[in-house]
Amino acid sequence: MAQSAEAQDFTPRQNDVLETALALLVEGGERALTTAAIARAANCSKESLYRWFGDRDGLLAAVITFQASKVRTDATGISPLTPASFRESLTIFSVDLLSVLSGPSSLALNRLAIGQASREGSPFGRLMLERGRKIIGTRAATLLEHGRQHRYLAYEDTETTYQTLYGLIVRDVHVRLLLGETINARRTDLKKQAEAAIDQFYRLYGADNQTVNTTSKETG
Amino acid sequence: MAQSAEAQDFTPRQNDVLETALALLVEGGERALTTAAIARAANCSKESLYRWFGDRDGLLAAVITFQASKVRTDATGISPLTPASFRESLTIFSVDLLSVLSGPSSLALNRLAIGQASREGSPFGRLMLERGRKIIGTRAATLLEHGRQHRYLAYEDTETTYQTLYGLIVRDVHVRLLLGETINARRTDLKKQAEAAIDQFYRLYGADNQTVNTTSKETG
DNA sequence: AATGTGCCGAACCGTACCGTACGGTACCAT
DNA sequence: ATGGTACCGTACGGTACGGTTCGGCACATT
Repeated sequence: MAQSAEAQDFTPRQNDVLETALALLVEGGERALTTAAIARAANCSKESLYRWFGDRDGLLAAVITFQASKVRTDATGISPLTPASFRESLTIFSVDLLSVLSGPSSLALNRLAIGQASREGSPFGRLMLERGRKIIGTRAATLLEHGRQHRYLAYEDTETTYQTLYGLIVRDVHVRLLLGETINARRTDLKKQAEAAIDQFYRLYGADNQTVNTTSKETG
Repeated sequence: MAQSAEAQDFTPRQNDVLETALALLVEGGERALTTAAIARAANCSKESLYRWFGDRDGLLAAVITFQASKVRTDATGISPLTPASFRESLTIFSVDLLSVLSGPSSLALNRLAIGQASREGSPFGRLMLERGRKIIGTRAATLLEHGRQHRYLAYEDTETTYQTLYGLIVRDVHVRLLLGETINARRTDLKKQAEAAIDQFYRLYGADNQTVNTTSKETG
């Protein structure tokens, strides 16, 4: 690992290269992501690759941050006028979450990071958690806290509540996809699944429940 | 991939070799799992490795089935006399599930399978799903159906209910562990987390709930 | 015109690893 | 004793890949 990718702003030419590399990774997995293959596919020289990214690991890290910067938190605008619209926001969030996690880019990058996670000081896993999970987690947190402020939800700890929401939505689908299972996820099914999850979530954390949500905080 | 590992009964000597290989994989990841390293660590020759397992992939598959055969479903005996004992069984199952998933062997093998999952016809992911998830899923299914028979639980589809239970227990912990995050999972915390998950599960599927659990079946 | 810079294409080097082959050894059966 | 079998240790061929170097081209600066 040569250079920290803090700068994260690349030249257009470098962005093209990263895009090509990502496509290569999505198509053929890590085995296909050789420096020679990237240079060939991107019509650039290996020398330039090493000049720009210093290292193969640096290139991989750049690909990760590049993809993360593309995802961002689209549709952050919450229109929390009514309880129904807030619930709709939660549903939209669920669908977005499932869509992102089941997307080919996300799967390819997660597979890459997980496959490398056993390497002693491998930064890819931390990068994925930092740039991937944190972003969408933050979006969810603001959404949840918003719901609590407006008395739509009743809970104590935001992080714990978000983890429950995540579990209800994702279940073991992510790992199964990572392991290569192909799931026929038509858009309608995705929506149905999301609504079912939100329904269960409301039964646990909806403000109109008689029981208070005093689940003990976790130390994980 | 040479030979299907259907036989799954290896000679003691071969079991020793597989044990050594697994230890090697756990310690150093896939990079460390070279045929030469296995032969060196297990005091056998590479020729024997190829005679026994046919191929490097065959060896890896053998390691997977070997580890899966070690896990099995310990403590399958359910003593479902009272509602309390049934709930205790669910808690035990939760703790077992979290323990297995966070164990170093499970993490190493899942990382291996996920890292290879992009290879076109890679059988490791399917193997993991077949030998890993199915086994513990079956145990959970019998447990759940047992609870429904005794009117402790009320639900429609066993698979869907199990997936919800799984989500409540595991959340995103598995993926975070796979990505390399170190979580301080003391035994007491594990128990607390499990009990919290079961508590939530009962609020969704407990038979004493007023609402009926008619969540639409999923097509995933 | 001369010089410098950035890049491409290609060749090259060192290394790591899979798979195989070969010599040597211990054990067993005939 | 003789032959067969299974195994170990090692060495080798072939290949793939990371990283470096070199020649050449286009373009900008002076």
